[in-house]
Amino acid sequence: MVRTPFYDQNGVKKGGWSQEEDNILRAYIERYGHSNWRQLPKYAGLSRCGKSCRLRWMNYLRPNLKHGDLTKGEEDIVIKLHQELGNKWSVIAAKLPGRTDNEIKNCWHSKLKKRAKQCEILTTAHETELKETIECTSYNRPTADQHIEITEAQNHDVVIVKSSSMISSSWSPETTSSGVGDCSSTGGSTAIDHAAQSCQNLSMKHSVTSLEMNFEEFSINDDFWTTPYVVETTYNQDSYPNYPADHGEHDIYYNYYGDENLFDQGIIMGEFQYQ
DNA sequence: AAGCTTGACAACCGCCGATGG
DNA sequence: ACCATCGGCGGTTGTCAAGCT
Repeated sequence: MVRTPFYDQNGVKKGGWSQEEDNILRAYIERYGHSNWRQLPKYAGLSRCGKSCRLRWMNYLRPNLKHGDLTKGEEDIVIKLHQELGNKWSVIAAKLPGRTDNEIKNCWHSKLKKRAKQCEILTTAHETELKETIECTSYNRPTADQHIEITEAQNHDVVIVKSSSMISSSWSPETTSSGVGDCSSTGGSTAIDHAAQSCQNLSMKHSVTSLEMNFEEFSINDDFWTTPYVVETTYNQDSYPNYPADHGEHDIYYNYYGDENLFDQGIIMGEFQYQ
């Protein structure tokens, strides 16, 4: 899968690296380091250019490199970070210990790009659906097939929103109040009323723990898309843009900012202002 | 079985910013 | 202030393997 080795007009070897060349390069760097890549091949006795040596070392020979496919968790992180950072492969690679920018870039172009696009399509579809749902609930009581459910997660200070497509059963107070704790529900109130009550309960608690999003803390076994996105109370939109993540068959999570003013101003509409 | 297409990935190339003379 | 050098980065290419027709 590597390019056939050849020598250019300057006598510099190009193409795939042999095992022997790898050994020479590795041994030299382990002994003398790589303070000057341009001079390195000359002193190491390699017919390569400095850039080629650097690339080989950084992408293949460097210690603690992981080889093989990215895990599902790593792929999810790449997609998320790419969404935020764009083609900053080196920055993304820095968040994934043992992975190189080249490897991540290759993975992106070969498969993640497609997956991200699919996710984007699904997310857009759900956003549209949710907007329609909210518009409906703003004026009327929810119909059997158009409603939202908002609950407070037991162990996370987040507002969990279920779109109508995810709730197959028809609207009922029982459905609405599940998991909301002491938030009472009445048959005569609307979804917005229920949501407001839930949010009031949340705002009274002020118990948002500092759970700053840190990708390095993500277990590779975690499914990024199914992990609730929780931000700390000192929310910084630039650093951590809120996003309505689509989870396929899973719930959609929206953030609780920890700012009661947001609730006072009507959390529901505020929460659904897509950015 | 042969030819074609697609996916995967190592490696190359050119550009850019940092640094030092 | 200018220029040369270097390292680093992102885009692209070349090649092979696997899958498909």
